[in-house]
Amino acid sequence: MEIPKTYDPKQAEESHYARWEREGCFAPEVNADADAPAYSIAIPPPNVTGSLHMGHALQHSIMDVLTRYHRMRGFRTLWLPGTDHAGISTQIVVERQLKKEENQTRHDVGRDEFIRRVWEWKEQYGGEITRQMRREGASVDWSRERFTMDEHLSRAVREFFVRCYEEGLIYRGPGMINWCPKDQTALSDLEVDKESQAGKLYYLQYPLKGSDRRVTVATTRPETMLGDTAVAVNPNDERYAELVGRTLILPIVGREIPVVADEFVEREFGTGAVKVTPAHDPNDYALGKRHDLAQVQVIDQHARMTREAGAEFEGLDRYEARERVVEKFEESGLLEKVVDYEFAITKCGRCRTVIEPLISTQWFLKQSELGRAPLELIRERHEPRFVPENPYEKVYTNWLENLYDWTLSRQLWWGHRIPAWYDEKGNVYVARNEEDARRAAGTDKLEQDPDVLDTWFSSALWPISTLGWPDEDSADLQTFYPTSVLVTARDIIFLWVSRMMMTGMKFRGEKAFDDVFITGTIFDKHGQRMSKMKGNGINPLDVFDKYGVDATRLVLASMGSTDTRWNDNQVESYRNFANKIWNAARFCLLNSEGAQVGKGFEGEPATWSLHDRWIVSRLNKTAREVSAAIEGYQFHEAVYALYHFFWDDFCDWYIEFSKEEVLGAVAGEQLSDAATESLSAARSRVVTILEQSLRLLHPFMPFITEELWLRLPGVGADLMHRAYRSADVSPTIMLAEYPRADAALIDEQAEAEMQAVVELVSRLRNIRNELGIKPGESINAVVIADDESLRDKFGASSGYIMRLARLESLRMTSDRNEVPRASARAVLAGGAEVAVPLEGLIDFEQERARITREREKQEKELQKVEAQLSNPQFIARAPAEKVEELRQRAADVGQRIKALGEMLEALSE
RNA sequence: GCCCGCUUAGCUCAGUGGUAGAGCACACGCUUCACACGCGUGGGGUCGUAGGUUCAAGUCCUACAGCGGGCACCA
Repeated sequence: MEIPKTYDPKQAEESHYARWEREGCFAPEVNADADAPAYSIAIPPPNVTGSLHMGHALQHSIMDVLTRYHRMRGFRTLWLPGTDHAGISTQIVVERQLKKEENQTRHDVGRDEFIRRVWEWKEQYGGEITRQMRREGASVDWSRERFTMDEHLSRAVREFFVRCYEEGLIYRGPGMINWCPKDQTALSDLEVDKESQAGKLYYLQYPLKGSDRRVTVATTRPETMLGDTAVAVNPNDERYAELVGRTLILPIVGREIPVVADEFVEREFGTGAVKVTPAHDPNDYALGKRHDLAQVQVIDQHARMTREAGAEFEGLDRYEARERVVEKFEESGLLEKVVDYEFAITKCGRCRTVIEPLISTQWFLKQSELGRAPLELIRERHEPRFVPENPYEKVYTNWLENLYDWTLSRQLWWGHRIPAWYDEKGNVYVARNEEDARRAAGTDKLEQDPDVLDTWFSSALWPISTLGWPDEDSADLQTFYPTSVLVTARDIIFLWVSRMMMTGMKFRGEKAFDDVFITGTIFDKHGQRMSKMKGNGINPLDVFDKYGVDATRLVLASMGSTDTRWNDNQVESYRNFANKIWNAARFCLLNSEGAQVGKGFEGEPATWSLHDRWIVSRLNKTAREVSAAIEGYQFHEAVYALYHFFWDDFCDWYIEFSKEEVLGAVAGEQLSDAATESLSAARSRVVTILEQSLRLLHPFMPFITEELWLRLPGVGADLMHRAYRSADVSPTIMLAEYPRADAALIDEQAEAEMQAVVELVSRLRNIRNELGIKPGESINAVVIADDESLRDKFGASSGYIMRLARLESLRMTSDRNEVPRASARAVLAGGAEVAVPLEGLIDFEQERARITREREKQEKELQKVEAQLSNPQFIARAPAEKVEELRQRAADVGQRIKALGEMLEALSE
């Protein structure tokens, strides 16, 4: 068999995914066990315009580990993929293309044609990310792929809207909203970002009517003064007490405006008097409502001044108007001062344009009502369970405690159109379809609301709508809801996570997911957030090309919920790990004649040799650790356990020990039947451990494990989990059973004995290195142990020890005097010593120094331990088991010191 | 202003009250018949600072510092 020396990830990555998908391995239907428990994950649907970034790769790696693990465990497993129509982003992408290719705007082609073009674009270019997910190895069920604008999901959206409208949770009316002057649409509070910005605070004086007195107000936005309809002060502020109820003359405009008292105003800030612009500031809007103030709109949807701002300003951009207003104040001597001031500015989350708060008639959802059930659930039962719990449970809870109305409508064309129709008189009919609306209105002359819904409105339904809701009897809904876990980034806990909980509780009476796993954030190597604008993003596809998908997945999975700076070294080390796996398998396969997976471990474990009992014990412990770690979302622990089991235990020791038995006959030599049988058995054992290891690794490294597994002797359908055995699919590791730990095979004694052997070999290697003995030179070693059973144990493994430490001979004795003076020595656990006679090679002084150093180290340790043991408080209060443990250690260290002292004596003679 | 997180080896990060860890990097030695993407050996840490609780603190508590994040306010 030809097996290259270096693993080529590309080859494996291109070999298996298409078959898995074609044969239906990802679909839950592959599971024939009627009693199988369900495990389901709804993917956070990436934007249809999007392409894969590190954040996706991170989330997908974790979801795929969970999915593949549970599938191998026999769960009826569904990971449901799909994409989001991403209203504004997609609309802009297509508008840009229209402009570039035909020099037209969406208004030139008209709404229907534009929507047709968007669909066309989606068919042609959309979903690039779904191809990239196949590259990642994501085991999603493509047969259930959904898009938020699918007919079925759109029906769910209308159902959601109509029901909430009927219950009074959704209403239409004027309100203060965030308006993006560039995108020309309303936005919810979650779609805007606050940024701090260096600006100026302008102190403006407003004359008191019928007096020389002036009231000074401070503002960062002087242009809005044209729309002022009051000045407010704190009711307890003596400075202004006598002014409350009196009238001011608004400069430039000449309007008479009242001075009102309101608790909202803080005495300490600015001058303690606030100009009130109800039409252009959310706080002023609320204040204006309380005091029944007029709303004067002086800025329009394009952020230009309106006619109401006055002829002098009409048509000016808001920033031009600002300069003009300030000039006018200066001219009239009403500008008191201007100071530098840093303040927060609200920007459109998408295009970064400064938001203009406007009063506008929009559709709103009373979130506080919908949020009640999720709030109770998290408070009383801590559901869903957040991982990590801290800080996310609290963040989520605080959010639900402070819900406000959600601005639903968007002045866009691409999206779910609001299911509301108006008759000629302007009466509104909200209905599931136009026919129902007509029936309700009693006329055909209806016009549908031109606006569409916030993209997150359909996202809020994702877990239920993708499973079939509003068809309550949908089989998928029955089987897979609630979903098992949601894996996502922290920045959409409010925007999305909380809202899915709201709809799930409302329409299904159940949480949308049992657990919520929040991933960490990946930064660049300088600790900066990766972003398109900064251009510091690392493309996961490039990393796949360079190091392979499996290696990248290991890095991502082990990051889990930790914020991490990206570091290629880490991927490189896992690339090396993949190569290690490849070569371990290569060794097994080159020596696999006569071997069979699953054989070789016949009979009672007590009859097996030490290293067999040991590796089986280690394997079972690892299986136990890895399963517990995955189920507890501690992915780094799982990866760590797998890495060290495979590399340290299996490769460094088990394979090395097995070589003697596995390499077999020299060419041409005729083996006896018994020898052939034991050779095959030994080879089977190595291959069996390898096969189990590959299964354990598969959820993390799907490609290399499948590639190697299929090459192992004796793999086939009978190794698949019983739930999949009857399925019409080719044998595949992804449907094999995930190894379960068998407590009966965990053998602490074997592990301790093996550890002693490992220590002996390590001490001998250390001596070789420290004394500069050439690798080719053989040495002799003597183990001195009073304990006979210890001598027997080393004796039983002496062949292995000799080979790994490159010894000419290994002798056991209880008599120290048998060892020549000119020996290098080391202490071992259990009161044993090892000596290497090296006549002529020993520099006595150097050797004494080496041992003295070691003794000093041990003495320091003994001091520490004895200090603790001589503390009566410790003896009295520490658990007896701890005290005993420490006594043991003191004894062991004491013994080592004694032995080291004797060695020094021997060297001094 | 309120809340939260982080601070451990040169770097990136694990660490569950009881002997401080990994990978990479570093030093030395190796074409040992799976693997130089490898093998062997070694050096490197008063766990941010100061207190406290405890027989015992990297781990729990308090304060402080630095870095990062969220929420509110910002006229």
